[in-house]
Amino acid sequence: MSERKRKSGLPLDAERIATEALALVDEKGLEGFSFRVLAARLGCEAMSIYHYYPSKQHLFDAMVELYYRDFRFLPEDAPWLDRLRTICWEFRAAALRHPGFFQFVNIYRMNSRAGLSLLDRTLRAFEATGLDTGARARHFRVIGYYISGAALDEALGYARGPSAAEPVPPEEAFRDFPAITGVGAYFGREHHAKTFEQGVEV
Amino acid sequence: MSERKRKSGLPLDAERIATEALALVDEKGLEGFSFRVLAARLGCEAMSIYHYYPSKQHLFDAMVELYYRDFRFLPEDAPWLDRLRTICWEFRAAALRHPGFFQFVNIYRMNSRAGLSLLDRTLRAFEATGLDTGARARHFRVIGYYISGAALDEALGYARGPSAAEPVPPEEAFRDFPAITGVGAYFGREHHAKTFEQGVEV
DNA sequence: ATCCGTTACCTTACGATGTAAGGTCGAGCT
DNA sequence: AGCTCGACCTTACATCGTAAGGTAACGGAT
Repeated sequence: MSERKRKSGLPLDAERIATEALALVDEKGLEGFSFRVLAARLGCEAMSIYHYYPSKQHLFDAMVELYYRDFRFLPEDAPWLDRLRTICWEFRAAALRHPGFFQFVNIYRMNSRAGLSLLDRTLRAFEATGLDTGARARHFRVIGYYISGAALDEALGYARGPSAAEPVPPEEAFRDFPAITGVGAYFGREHHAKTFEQGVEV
Repeated sequence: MSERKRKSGLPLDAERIATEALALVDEKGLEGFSFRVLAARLGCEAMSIYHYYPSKQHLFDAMVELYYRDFRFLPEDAPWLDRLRTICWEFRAAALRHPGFFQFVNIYRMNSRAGLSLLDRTLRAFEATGLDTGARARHFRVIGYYISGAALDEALGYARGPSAAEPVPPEEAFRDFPAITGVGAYFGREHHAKTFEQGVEV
């Protein structure tokens, strides 16, 4: 209640700001994000955001929390293999939901509450394997690396990362690097590759 | 020949600029990089760089080329497994040589000459496995994802990526996420994990 | 009914960034 | 001697995150 002297639109609140920020990154990419264009989209001034988040870092923290919030997991009593598989697919799904932001999340160190909670849940699934601690840690990292690399590639397939300013022209590539053009038809196949990797960690 | 009106130091040239730029990123990270501080290090003004590179993108392209340039490979007649192993280790070594820049390279689409050449070489090693094209493509991606994820983690273990503005305090983490603290002693072990993954792709 | 502190938002301003536009100085040819 | 041109510099601008501080409207106390 109360329309102070807002310029337009809905009143602000922390959740709406973070949601809209995430949407902005999804649409325009990380480069396209700024407090001023976010403010424009919110119908306020850039500095108003500082009332809810003391810095860009804090806002990004909230976005990370949002990002992880809609992960869906199997109950703790499900078989560990299914739990792990679900986590992998959720990881991938989230990356594809927010391809631009994944670029950030993937670099972001997981010491936020939501991140730690995901790690903890994953490690608990590993505990159910009966492996010893060292082996669990190694397997955990191996599949973590794999899904992070895979998701990064897939996410950037949509929201393209930086490319060479002057890419090699296709006919030159064809001539000089014949082995590459041979495997040109390898899209969507990484689904297989993924399930497949799952078999590995037994 | 010729000391025009340079402010100080050696004369400029494209290679020196790119080398120094890479060194700067290694020392200060991607965030710490800018044309002005690079110029200071080179003993010139920021705009002088534009005489050699028309934009930051172009400079970064040259840095990528430098980055890939000192990969060392086994001869083409070595056993394919050894060749692949070498490529993986070189990939990792380069990431650790330039942890800050790897953050960029890993996102960068490989359509530069040096990048394509690495891809081509890797795929040729895969051709020697005798697998069919589809399987080669899948295995190629699987190990690509793995080494990219692993290298990213290891590189960022040194040059820390962005972290939460307000990290969860350790004692709270210990209380809420017990499974995490259990695997706390899992450093340097990824060497094992890597060689190990190598066994997988057979 | 009036004052008053607090909340929610805005204005202005600063130093940093990438880079467009154009200036200047010296080496080398004619 | 004069001209051209390469190599480097100066100035300027829009955009970025954000520090500092203003202002208007509300709820509660008097």
